[in-house]
Amino acid sequence: MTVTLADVAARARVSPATVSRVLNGNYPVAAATRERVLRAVDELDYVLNGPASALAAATSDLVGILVNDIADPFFGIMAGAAQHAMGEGPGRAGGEKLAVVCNTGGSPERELTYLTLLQRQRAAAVVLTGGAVEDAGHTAATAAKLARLADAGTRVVLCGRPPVPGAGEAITAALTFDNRGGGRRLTEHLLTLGHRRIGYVAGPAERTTTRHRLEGHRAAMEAAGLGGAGLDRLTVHGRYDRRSGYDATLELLRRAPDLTAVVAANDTVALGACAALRDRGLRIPDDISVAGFDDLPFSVDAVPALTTVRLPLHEAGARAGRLATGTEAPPPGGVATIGGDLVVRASTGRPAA
Amino acid sequence: MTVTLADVAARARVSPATVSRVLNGNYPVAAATRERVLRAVDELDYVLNGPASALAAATSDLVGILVNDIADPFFGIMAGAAQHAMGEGPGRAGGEKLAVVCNTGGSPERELTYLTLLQRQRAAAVVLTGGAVEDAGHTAATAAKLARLADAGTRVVLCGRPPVPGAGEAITAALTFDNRGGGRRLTEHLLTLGHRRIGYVAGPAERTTTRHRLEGHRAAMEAAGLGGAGLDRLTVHGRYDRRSGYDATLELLRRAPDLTAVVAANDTVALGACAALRDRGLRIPDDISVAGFDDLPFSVDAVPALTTVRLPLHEAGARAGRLATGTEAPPPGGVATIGGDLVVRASTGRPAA
DNA sequence: CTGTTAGCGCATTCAA
DNA sequence: TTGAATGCGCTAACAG
Repeated sequence: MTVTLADVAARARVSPATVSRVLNGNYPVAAATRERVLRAVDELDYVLNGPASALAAATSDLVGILVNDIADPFFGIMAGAAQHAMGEGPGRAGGEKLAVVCNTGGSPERELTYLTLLQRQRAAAVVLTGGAVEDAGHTAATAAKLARLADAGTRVVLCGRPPVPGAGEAITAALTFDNRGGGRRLTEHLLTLGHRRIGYVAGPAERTTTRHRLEGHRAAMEAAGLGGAGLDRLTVHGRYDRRSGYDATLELLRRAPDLTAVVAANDTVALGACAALRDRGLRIPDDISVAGFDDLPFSVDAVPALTTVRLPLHEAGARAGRLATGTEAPPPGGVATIGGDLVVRASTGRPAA
Repeated sequence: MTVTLADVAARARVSPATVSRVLNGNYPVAAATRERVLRAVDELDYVLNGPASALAAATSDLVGILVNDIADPFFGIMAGAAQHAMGEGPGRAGGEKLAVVCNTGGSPERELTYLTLLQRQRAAAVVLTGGAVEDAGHTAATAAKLARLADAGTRVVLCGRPPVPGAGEAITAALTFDNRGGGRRLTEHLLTLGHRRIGYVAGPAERTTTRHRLEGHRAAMEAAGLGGAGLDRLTVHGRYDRRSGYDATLELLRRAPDLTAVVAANDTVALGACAALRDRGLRIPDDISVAGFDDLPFSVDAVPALTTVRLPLHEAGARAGRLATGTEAPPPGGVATIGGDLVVRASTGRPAA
């Protein structure tokens, strides 16, 4: 039936321990012996029993990458880069990490469930990507869970997420995006063009990413003397998807038909906003300007091409992957802020006179 | 240190075996005892040791979903749906499956590596999504690997991939897309509009998806008396990404400046094709028509909206998830073909006179 | 450099 | 309905 390490040992005429050593490559083994063992492994088509190995070693080669929405390229790009970076580990041969992505669907409960499942598997590392849900209960639960994970030796890396309050010690490294700064610069760009009545299509209210981008926007508005209650009227919350952007934009137009610009929470939402504006007969950017966030691959192909804030998703993901495998040293203080670049394209222009 | 089942047993004043039984819910346990145990679990914040459990039971709750490109929504949608469907299992409580997606990046070697890693973890099921690479060596290796997986009790489900030659017995179920039929209908649509000089931007040459879609296209062309060597000249292969579509389209235009339509291997490629055509000063569809495949969410928002073939990615993924957990019975013969619907939008029209 | 010896934490017989 | 005993397959000291 299933071939075990003992079978390999018997065939290679060595002890099980020796087989284990050549497989893990952690101890010196004579070249000739190693050859013999590897041949036996090959002939028997032996595959290490992961659970047994993990049980004995009290650690596994599983690395979990948590994402809010696997169908969203924003997460796909980071996850793919992280996964790729982990394959590059220095310790060839047995150094394989099973990098694996878990889709929380944005649900805090599922996030916790996955964390437990990963803890159960004694994962080597966990990477949390994207914004967190800001709910006192959930934040505390997450912090506690991460602390336990860290206790058990699991490395915890945050990618595109602010440090979890109360989990300082538990976190190996946090790579956070400067959503606030990006949001501010984007709105400043519009203000500079001469816009004054700017609508904002925000993401889900309880997300850190949403809040930070919105805060950046409002900071810019207030600095231009456009603060006050009006801001609330010109902000509509929704999901981070196309449909939500479409609906929210129509609502914005209903509330303020004289809008000259719409800023969206991200590029996907911006696409929906563009569709809504077109359906209303408005030309972009002649009648109204539109801006997004993230600079996903499709944004340059939108018509007109989208003005947005470029986040180095690929680099961030790769770095998170290296941090998770211990290939790269954590930044000083454990936290690194990654900036976004304003990318001005054709979807924004001067407001109509 | 780390809490074990024995600790829980001690606290609940029962034997370890009893704790195991209430946790797995497979044996009758007195309600009062169960209560006591669950309370102890809670108080101690106990988490089952996955590897130990998997070792003892010779099976784990890990399910692997392999995708070619995690940054591509085509895969993200299927994977997300599959993952979601698995969470719905009937056996609540301990029924949690750790559904996990593995990004092969389209590399046959990585695919095999992941399969081995999953075999090592004694995965409960494996879902392979998207087209396969058609290389005799790799096909044989994959078939052999799948056979071993199946031998070990792992369920193998194919989603959007044709049955693996030589692995018939090993596969629980195969959900394949009718790429050929979709490709044929798409080209027939263009022929009906009056097009005769149709360029084709294909995917990577060695992929089943690529071949099937292309065969459908050519079948339609030949049926219209447009077969022959000319077809090769009007076909350019590339990757399934935007950039590749852009470059291939320019090449097509170079080879045949009088093209009246371009069919792309998928929507992402079509987006690149549109960009190239625009950059060349051609209007869509007035000067030239464009069509894609898949009907990804962004396709309806392209300008002009993309004519394409809609694949029920969400449904297919969900079904694959259910097949993987055994929630749904396999189709008769183990293979089900899923059709695609022609979706005619604004990017295709009659050729210019 | 290699063999021996103990568990790792849990599921599952077999009794009671 | 519950407890005691055994072994899953492997790694990690510890000798040699």
